[in-house]
Amino acid sequence: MRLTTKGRFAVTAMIDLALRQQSGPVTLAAISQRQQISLSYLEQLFGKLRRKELVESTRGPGGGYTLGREAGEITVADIILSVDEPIDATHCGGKENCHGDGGRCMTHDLWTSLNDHMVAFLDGVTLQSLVEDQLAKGMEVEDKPAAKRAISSAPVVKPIRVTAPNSVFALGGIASK
Amino acid sequence: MRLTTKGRFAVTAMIDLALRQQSGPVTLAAISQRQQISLSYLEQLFGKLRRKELVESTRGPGGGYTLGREAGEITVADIILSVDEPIDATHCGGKENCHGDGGRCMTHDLWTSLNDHMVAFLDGVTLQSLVEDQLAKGMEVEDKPAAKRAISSAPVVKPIRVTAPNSVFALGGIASK
DNA sequence: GTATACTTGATAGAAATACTCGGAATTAGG
DNA sequence: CCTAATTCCGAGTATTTCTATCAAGTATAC
Repeated sequence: MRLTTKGRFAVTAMIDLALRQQSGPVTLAAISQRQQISLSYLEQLFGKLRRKELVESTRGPGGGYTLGREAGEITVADIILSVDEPIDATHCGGKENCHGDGGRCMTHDLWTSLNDHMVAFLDGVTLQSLVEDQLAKGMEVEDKPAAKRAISSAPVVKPIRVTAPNSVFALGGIASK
Repeated sequence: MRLTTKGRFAVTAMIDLALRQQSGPVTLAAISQRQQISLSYLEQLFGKLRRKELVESTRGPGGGYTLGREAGEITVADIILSVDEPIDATHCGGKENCHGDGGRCMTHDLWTSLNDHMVAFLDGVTLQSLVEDQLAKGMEVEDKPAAKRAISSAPVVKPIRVTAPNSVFALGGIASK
């Protein structure tokens, strides 16, 4: 198992989603704004998450993403393994002449052990528990009004530095009109 | 703490060094051959290891590297942290308004916890223990002839060029698919 | 049906990292 | 002094991560 920022972004986004999906599908644009992750990158990550059935998508207006199963049934390990494809920490392809001559691939056991250790740890952490942590910490999720477009009507209090806003479409909807 | 191939190469090389330093300094060229890690890359890694005083160097013919302290006093965490620059796993600079508004940087605690967990694990593994594992496994370290140049006598056959040398990603791709 | 809000995919570019190269500086042996 | 073995350094190239943009596809509402 690799441990990079990619997996971290995915987990962050999934927590955001879990926190807010009660009031219906959550759009990537919203997650992007809240978590400061580029929309493009989220799209890429959620493509993988969807293929692994960790999330479901609904298209069209009012659409967005929802969790593919109960938050208590999704672990951090699930998420990281979904987006961080390449595996095999052993560097020897997994088999051949691994302890053959003169110590090639000596670290096999070490990495296998470390890997197991990490997976075990991350597999014990579910989205549910993370969400509860967040709520316990006093974070409040503002109720998203079920009305169609709360976003465009919301006054943009601060023209948050937008060197790189969202996709053309989202932008057009929000800003131009 | 990040977990990449870089750290793994460094650990592998350090084990090799620990196994053979009794008969004097070990050259990077030798490690390169045995562990299939490019010499250039080893040079770079050992530069960092030296700056962190995990190894000592002797220049000139007959030179090479030796451990900077007892193998029992060097942990895997030491090595990885030396080559894989620190890097703040929290993505929020480490402090400010981390739980300020609307859930920014929610995963802080998760990553901190994971980090601690991994460091604790890797800090419990010393080079010494890894070396013993290797020897217990029946690996034999051929006595390096104290004579000056056993290496240069090796034929000039260029090692086969793989498309993505030393990349675990290439290997991972093969293995995982 | 037309417009709108949203996902999906694909591709190309910028930034960060992983890895390599070419040459110094340093030391030992003749 | 000269040559060769070796570390050391500063760039360069390649890969991977992350963004930006464009072009559809799909569902909802009017």
